[in-house]
Amino acid sequence: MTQDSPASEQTIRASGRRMTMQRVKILEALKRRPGHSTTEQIYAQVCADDASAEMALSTVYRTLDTLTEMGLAVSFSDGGVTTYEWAGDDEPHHHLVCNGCGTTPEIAISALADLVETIEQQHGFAVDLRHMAIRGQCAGCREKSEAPR
Amino acid sequence: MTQDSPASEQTIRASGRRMTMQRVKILEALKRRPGHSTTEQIYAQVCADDASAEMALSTVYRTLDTLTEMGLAVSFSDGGVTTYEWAGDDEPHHHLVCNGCGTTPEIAISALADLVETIEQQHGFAVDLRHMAIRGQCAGCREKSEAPR
DNA sequence: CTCCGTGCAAAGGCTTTGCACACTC
DNA sequence: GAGTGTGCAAAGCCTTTGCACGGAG
Repeated sequence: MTQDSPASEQTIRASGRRMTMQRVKILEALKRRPGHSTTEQIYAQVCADDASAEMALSTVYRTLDTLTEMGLAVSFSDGGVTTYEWAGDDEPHHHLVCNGCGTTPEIAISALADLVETIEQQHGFAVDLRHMAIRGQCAGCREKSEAPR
Repeated sequence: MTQDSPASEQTIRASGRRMTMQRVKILEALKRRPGHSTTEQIYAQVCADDASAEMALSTVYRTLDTLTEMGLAVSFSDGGVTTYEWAGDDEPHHHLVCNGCGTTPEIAISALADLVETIEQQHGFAVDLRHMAIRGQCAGCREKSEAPR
């Protein structure tokens, strides 16, 4: 694998799209960020990575949308704001999203395998694990909220 | 259980809030609708239930938010639009949300029990099943989309 | 050279909020 | 009677879109 042409770029070119400087930078930023990121966070990350990077926020919106369409990113909708996450390499991984502190610990795909299979058999429904976020409360927040407000 | 004072009303009163005609009607509409409903759909349902019901859309927003806070409803964020679902009675049930046609077939809670337990044991994470929506493709849409665009 | 992608800025849709009045308790 | 909830309407926020220019192929 060539360092200057990661798989993601190949994928983009293969789809008939063009590799622009903006897309390269957004891809880098997306890969760099752990967990979910809002469009604006990615935009900020791009600026942080390269202060001389002139980019419009709308470009980030469009690019993220494109990447999601191509499966290189996955999107989530959390309370009116859409977040994205890199999904180009390795297996899809899933997050537990804590309603309290917002942390997103990962869980192994194996934990979900049974569920997916069951659903597929019983309903003929093909689960898209990439879009799966499981909400709840992490260990830390559980302790704190023994006494809910 | 009194017909005129369902548990949901008791809950509302118990929290120190007032039972207004608007809340009653929104509750009814919410209970009546299957699956997820947008704020506007619930608003429309209220109007349908009682044509003489004067109500502002903002009231529906506020009420739905309140009900969610109290656990009588659960909310989902699907692509910029928030949807709600009644969650006051019976066990929490979960939906498969088809990315294709938008249908939301239910799945039995038992299918998730193992997953929940596993996550709890491995991560100390308390899964909130009420907020769980599993996305993917239903049987019908799978057939149609054998050839993705 | 051709055409896609970008920047800029305005429009758009959903949701929230301030204020005065009505209604619940 | 006291205070919450509502209606109305405007403001707010995130996101999308139109247009002309610039860069990729």
